[in-house]
Amino acid sequence: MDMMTAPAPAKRPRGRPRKTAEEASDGNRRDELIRSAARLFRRRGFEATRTRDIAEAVGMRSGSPFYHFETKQALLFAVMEEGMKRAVARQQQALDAVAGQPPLAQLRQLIRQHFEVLLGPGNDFIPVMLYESRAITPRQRATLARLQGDYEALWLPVLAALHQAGRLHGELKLARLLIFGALNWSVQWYDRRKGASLDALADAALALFTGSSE
Amino acid sequence: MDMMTAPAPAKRPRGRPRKTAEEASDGNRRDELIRSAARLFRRRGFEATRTRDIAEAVGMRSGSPFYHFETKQALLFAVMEEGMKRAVARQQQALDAVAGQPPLAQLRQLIRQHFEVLLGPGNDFIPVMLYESRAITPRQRATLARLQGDYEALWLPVLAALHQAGRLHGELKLARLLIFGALNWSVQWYDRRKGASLDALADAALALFTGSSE
DNA sequence: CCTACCGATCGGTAGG
DNA sequence: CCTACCGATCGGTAGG
Repeated sequence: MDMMTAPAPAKRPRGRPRKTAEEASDGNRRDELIRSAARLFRRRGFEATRTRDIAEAVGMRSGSPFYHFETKQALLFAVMEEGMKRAVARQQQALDAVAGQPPLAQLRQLIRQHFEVLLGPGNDFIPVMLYESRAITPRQRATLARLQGDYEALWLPVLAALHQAGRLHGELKLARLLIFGALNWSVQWYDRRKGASLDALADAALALFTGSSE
Repeated sequence: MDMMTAPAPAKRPRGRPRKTAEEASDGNRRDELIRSAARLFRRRGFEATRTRDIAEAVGMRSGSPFYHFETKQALLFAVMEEGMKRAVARQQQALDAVAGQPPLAQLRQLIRQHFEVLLGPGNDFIPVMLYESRAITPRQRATLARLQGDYEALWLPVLAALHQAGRLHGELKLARLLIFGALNWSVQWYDRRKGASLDALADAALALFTGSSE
């Protein structure tokens, strides 16, 4: 497929083209915007972040991000959707790697990978999704809810197995919500520079929830 | 004390008096502002809330909140400080009521009261503190940290006792952080209208953390 | 993707 | 606490 001779986009609304996620021919600039936006949204919050700052962070002029995204909010949503898709894929892979192992080991893997997505270097996408969902539309929220459902589905069999085996106590649905809370809140207090390792975190969480010390 | 003949405030900086927390002679308007601000800050976030909306919610004109608070940020901080002071006082009382009872019962009480402060009707102060602390100054944050230390101090002996008794697993400091996370995150998902009762929540949390089913 | 720009909003203020 | 107001900012746009 020769991309140089590809026909121009069918319609150029008001003479200003705008890339969609699909036609990511030179999507590197778009990706740079998403990455920079994620970092700033996480650090300062969505409302307090100026699109000018995002532009400057990637060496663009103030109006140029709107060549790639219709609105600031669309950029926020792109961060969230992109982050969630990656998180599901990564978690799926991590879980595949421990298939066949006992539920306790699988839960440990899920927790470890979850901390990675939340606290690992450069992983700003999911924290933004967790803490800025107020700023997106109900329609966008619904799209994310579907991805979040996929993510949760990876945990459910493992949690159910542990619950049935008596290693996880309390009503299962509430236990799940409380567990995610315990993990997600780490975004608020974890300090990569001086805190415990993500492995130590995972150990502590597993111990707390299941009484296990392995 | 005759408040009608009280002397005028010593200095009126630039002819515009402003009440401090101390001289709350007619602090009811001030309190109304704090309450309304708390509700709006919680619902929309600090940055997305207009001071005009807060004013309107208490029947004031757009500029009038600045008679009571120097800045929008000062109003935010007042919400947080007020909320934290109340939370400490309430939790202290709740704990006194179960003094002498076993640690498990005390933890259940602490958790139950914590959910009340987070999710009870009209309790918007602490959620705002938890989710908007990015917007205050380091100095203000330090003041809050002291109050949060007081709050935490109520939990520490109880958690330590359970940990030593083998009812709480994992490194104690991390366990504490994870527990607070599990509880605090409920602000994100709990729905007063259709969710479980706060008692059911407390039961589930206690069971999850300690394996207890009472 | 840049230049040049604008309308609207919003925190905050002077003076009473 | 109101009236009347303002400076600055900021998301977004037309046209190339």
